[in-house]
Amino acid sequence: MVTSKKAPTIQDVARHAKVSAATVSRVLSNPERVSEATRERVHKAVSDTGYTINQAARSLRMRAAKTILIALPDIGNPFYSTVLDAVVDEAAVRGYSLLVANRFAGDPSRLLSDYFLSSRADGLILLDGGVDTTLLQALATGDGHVPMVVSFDEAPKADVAAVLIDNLEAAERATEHLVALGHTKIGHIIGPSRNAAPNPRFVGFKNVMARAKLELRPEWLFPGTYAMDSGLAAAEAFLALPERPTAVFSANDEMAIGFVAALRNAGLECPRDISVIGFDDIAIARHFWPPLTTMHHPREQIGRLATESLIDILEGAATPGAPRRITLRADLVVRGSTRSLR
Amino acid sequence: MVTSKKAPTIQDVARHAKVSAATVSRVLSNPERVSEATRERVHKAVSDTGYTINQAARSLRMRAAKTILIALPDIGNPFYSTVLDAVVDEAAVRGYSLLVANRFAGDPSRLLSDYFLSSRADGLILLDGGVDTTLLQALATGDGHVPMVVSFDEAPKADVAAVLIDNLEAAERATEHLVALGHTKIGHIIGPSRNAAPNPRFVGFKNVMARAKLELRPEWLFPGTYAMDSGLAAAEAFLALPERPTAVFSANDEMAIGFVAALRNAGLECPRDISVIGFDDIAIARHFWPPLTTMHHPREQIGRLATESLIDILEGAATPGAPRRITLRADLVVRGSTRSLR
DNA sequence: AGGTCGTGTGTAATCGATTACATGCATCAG
DNA sequence: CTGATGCATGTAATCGATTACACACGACCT
Repeated sequence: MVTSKKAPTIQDVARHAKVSAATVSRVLSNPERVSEATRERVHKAVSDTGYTINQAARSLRMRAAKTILIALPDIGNPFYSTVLDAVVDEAAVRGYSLLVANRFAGDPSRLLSDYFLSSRADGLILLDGGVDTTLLQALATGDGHVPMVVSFDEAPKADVAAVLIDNLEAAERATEHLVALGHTKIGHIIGPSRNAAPNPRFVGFKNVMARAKLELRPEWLFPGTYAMDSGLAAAEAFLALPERPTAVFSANDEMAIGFVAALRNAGLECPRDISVIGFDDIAIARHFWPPLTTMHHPREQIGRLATESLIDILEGAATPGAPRRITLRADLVVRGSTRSLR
Repeated sequence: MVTSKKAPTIQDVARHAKVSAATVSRVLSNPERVSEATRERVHKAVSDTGYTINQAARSLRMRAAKTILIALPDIGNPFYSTVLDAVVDEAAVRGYSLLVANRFAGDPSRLLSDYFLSSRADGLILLDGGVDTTLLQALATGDGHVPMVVSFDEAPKADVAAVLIDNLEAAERATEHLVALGHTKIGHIIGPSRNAAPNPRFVGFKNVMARAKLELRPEWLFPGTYAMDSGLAAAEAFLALPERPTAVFSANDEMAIGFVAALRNAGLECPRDISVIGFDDIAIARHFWPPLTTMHHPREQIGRLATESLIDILEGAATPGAPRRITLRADLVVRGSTRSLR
């Protein structure tokens, strides 16, 4: 075992200031209940001893760890790590520590026992859309009653606080951008669907195609997983086509990038031969060649608002009743991968 | 406040199994000290009640939180988030939770008081090379005695356990690759230097240039910060050159990518007009156009080994005496951004 | 003078798990 | 039959912070 000099306790401070531990505690949490003179003596004792509160003891007594847990499907994915960045920041500002759980793959009950029943964390930010809706519901309102805020693509039906973008509507605007450029032959790389619901970005795409009375050919629809590889696969299918679309809306940037890169290998230039719009505006999108036109996903803001909402819930500052749902706007960012046909 | 049904305690289990709390505790941590029959009854009681240990209470009593802290300069950076990914994984396997601190910018004393004196975390994985060496030394061996493992580019002089690659040696091999391809006019995009020491990748570059008796022109050395933007800046300086190198070694991939992208905008093609080798092998490197030749930084392995080492130290399994230092090899990955001059 | 009230502080119980020590009981040697 | 030995289990102290309650003391009123 590693030895370390024992950290000073509240008792040490009390002795130093010649008061009781209770008074020290009060100075630290209810200063107004202590006389000016004592307060000063205690503060001096605190800095003299270098006292830092023992969180384990505090958690035990208060039944609150001042810690939140973020559960994500894949930290290594820049998309999630940007959200995480904002969450860490905001949590620190509010005095909370942040625990991270990764790839717990649809086993929310392990989260419950590992983190909440064992009172390691007070609340949960859930970024994994792969969690079954009924499990989610149970986690949020069942026995454990885990306070939580979710954020992922498929709007959950569950009765839970959420911070989201309107994927369907944003996908409509992405598609409209292509239509506005004069494209009539438009394909789509479809994102995966969760919980048996159709991918909302796909739905948005179909809506606009229908409204614009454009033909929606089945062979122009490429199934994908959001991974870059499905972009490559889509490119292969695309190249084999007898008649090709002039534009493609990819359900995310990774697939768009894979798609464009694979086409370039085959001699097709973007945007000369094909316009491509992505979705999410990941960091590389701007530095890719050509710079990718895409829908900006406000990840940073999502992380920040999710954290704020969760802590508001934890501290009772949230309005009771229906859980709050915040919907953010994803803005179109026109760069170099789409061009007008006119 | 949020109300939630109280989690069962060890007392509840004890009552259920008709034994004392001490026995339940023993079944859970020293099963061999309890008779077969009682052990079974307790196990049944545990699953009947759905008991989960209260970590706050355990931490208080044991003076150990079963939690490690990882401090990084920038979670959003894919480089770090890949390490983080491995760390989360490995920590979970060993039964540890993971706290994350981001951008604490050279204020290690705040880490000490916020996480260690307050006994929120038992050990530290430090990925931020920006920490002053003497502060680091103090943190590792001073009053608080924070058990830790570091990993960052500049080999710390501090007497601390570390998991690293040999940056200098790897930079030599990167440069040798360009030399072997027949390049004689070679430039370098220099990484930032920390703690007044020259960047080791720069040193490696200079070593090989000297050994190969190649001219090292000052105007072919471009200062950078590791951010993509410095690649753009380097490209501008490059384009203004009266005589240009035929190959460039960039101290990391981000700058290499920015460099290549900016050159392409100016009509220069890589590798036709210039060969570029990066360093780190970040995820995009393989999907960039052209696919980037680079040195593979074994981030995943670093995260895994750093976590293992730390937990070994925490659990007393580490060999006492000098802190262990593990040096990994960074392999050359030849892709499409470098070509032979012959 | 006696009582009421308010302010400031201390005492002690509490949160839940661990563990040194005590105890009870069975076994076995002499 | 007695006492030593060892195993299984219980009792109670402990970790450090919080807080209900008690108490002491002074101010003020009638």
